[in-house]
Amino acid sequence: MTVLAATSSEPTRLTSAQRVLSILGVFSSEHLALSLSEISRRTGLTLTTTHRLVNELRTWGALRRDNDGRYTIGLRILELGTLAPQGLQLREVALPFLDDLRHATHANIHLAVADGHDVIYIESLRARHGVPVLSRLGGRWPMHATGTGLVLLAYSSQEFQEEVLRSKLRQFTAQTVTCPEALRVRLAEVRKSGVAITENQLTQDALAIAAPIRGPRDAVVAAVGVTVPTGSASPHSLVPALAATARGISRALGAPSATPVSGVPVSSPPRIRGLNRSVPRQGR
Amino acid sequence: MTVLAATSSEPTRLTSAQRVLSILGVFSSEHLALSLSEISRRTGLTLTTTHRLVNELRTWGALRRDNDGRYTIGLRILELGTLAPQGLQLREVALPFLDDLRHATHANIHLAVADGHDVIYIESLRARHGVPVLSRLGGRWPMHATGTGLVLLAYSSQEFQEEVLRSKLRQFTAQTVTCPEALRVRLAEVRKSGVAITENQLTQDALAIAAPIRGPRDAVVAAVGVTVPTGSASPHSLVPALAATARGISRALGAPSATPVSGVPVSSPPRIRGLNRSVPRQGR
DNA sequence: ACGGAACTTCCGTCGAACGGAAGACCGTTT
DNA sequence: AAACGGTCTTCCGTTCGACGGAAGTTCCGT
Repeated sequence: MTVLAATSSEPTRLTSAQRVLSILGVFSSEHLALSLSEISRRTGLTLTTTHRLVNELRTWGALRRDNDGRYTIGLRILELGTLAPQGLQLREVALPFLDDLRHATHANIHLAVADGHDVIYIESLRARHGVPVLSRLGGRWPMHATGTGLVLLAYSSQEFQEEVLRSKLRQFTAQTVTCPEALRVRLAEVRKSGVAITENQLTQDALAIAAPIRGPRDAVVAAVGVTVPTGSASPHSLVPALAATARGISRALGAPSATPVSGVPVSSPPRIRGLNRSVPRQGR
Repeated sequence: MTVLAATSSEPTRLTSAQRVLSILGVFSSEHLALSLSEISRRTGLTLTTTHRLVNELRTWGALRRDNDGRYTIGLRILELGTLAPQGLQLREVALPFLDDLRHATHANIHLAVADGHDVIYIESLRARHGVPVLSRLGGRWPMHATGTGLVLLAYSSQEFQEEVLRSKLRQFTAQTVTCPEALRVRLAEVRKSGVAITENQLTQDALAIAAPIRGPRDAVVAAVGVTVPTGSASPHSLVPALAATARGISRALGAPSATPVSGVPVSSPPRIRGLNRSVPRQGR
């Protein structure tokens, strides 16, 4: 009744859709299982509302109740996620190539696409006895600190590049490059050489090499990267294999620049929804 | 206000959370990209409501607007889905074993877990020149019609088995076994032999062999399966390799029955949230 | 036995979600 | 050209369901 004192930070008016999404949003790789009251606290929703929404999510299959009473993400969400067009569909095409690359290099392999200012790994193969790395399938990391991210950024629009460079760039290690000017230079190098070679950007003692993957209209749609321990014997020797893999995947996607001049593709060029850029239909 | 005529099928009162989820629910492997009005029609929501909710979902990253104006599932959902504990975490452990199996058998390999009356494939590796199969990562198929599903069902509780057998069992091919009594016999065979061997159940000309994977408390948490064309040379020769793979993954998960009697595990048994069954805390 | 914490249920109030209607913007047809 | 069917977008008044407080229940630890 009385005026709410300014004790709380913000009034935070939320729509009911946002409430639902905020519940899903509190789950992360550090918080795989949460109790009801933990969800309530972390979302800022009242316990009653949390209780009701969580149950609706559980009924639908978005959440699952663990045996110890805590909630986790349900398989229905995993199922849904595989429908993302730039995601596991692309993965399907690329997987054989990535497997070859892993056997040839004994390195950790990543396939990444852009989402916002980040990359998301849509595949992550770790070498049998390779160094453990942070990158998991589904992992999200800032573009400026990853090899694959630098590649994707280098081939983005000028405006987008500046938007990213203007944002706050997190420093992960002492060597992480966060200076916009230095990054512009690096991006130019990537465009010139066609590969990104970065060291100790996201984690110490890791060297990453990445190359662009092109789609049907030669647009860069993904990036493939290998990660090896810093100081590995001749990391530059990995570049040819990586470039061949990127080219192979691009060709399988129907990229003109990777297709033999004969013109006729060997197999039917797979149509992947969302990778085939076309002109928007309606204006505004 | 005048009484609504009985023109429409049901009144279908939905909560706002259900409305949000119903929008996500209309996406499927057959409908990867939908226009606003398609979503509206398929959910039964008014265009206005659909418009508002779809935009909230897009802002959050659950949906993505395609270049042709249609909507697809966004990478944020893929990211979320990887947090499902029985999902890609288990996959991480199993992947090296599955890769070995693929190279040894040149067959299509699946890793499946139970969800409702279905199995969901949390990994699907196709042999380099193997027969194309329906199973995609994230794919969902009824238990009674898949090899991995039969295994998971065979090791489920008696009540759950009966619940599934009582439900409507879809017939996929002329040979699909849908008779409850015949299925009970098959389930008993699976429990006795430890493997399921099925033929032409989901698709014609496919033979599937599957075996259970056990977790920390020896509970069956997943199943691994291989699929080969019907009439392949000696499918039974695949059983030992499959059993070894299942046992290897079980051991890596810390299953007592797959761990050497010495007792001390070689490496730290990975704790995967949701696989470690424990007694529920609160009642009701 | 007591106190605290987490979870669940009930219920009256209120405001946000809802849908109708109208406008903007296509592409196609006559 | 004009009319039409389709899709998408914006606006706004009304209503009903989402919301949160409060009380009840169960389970811990002390």
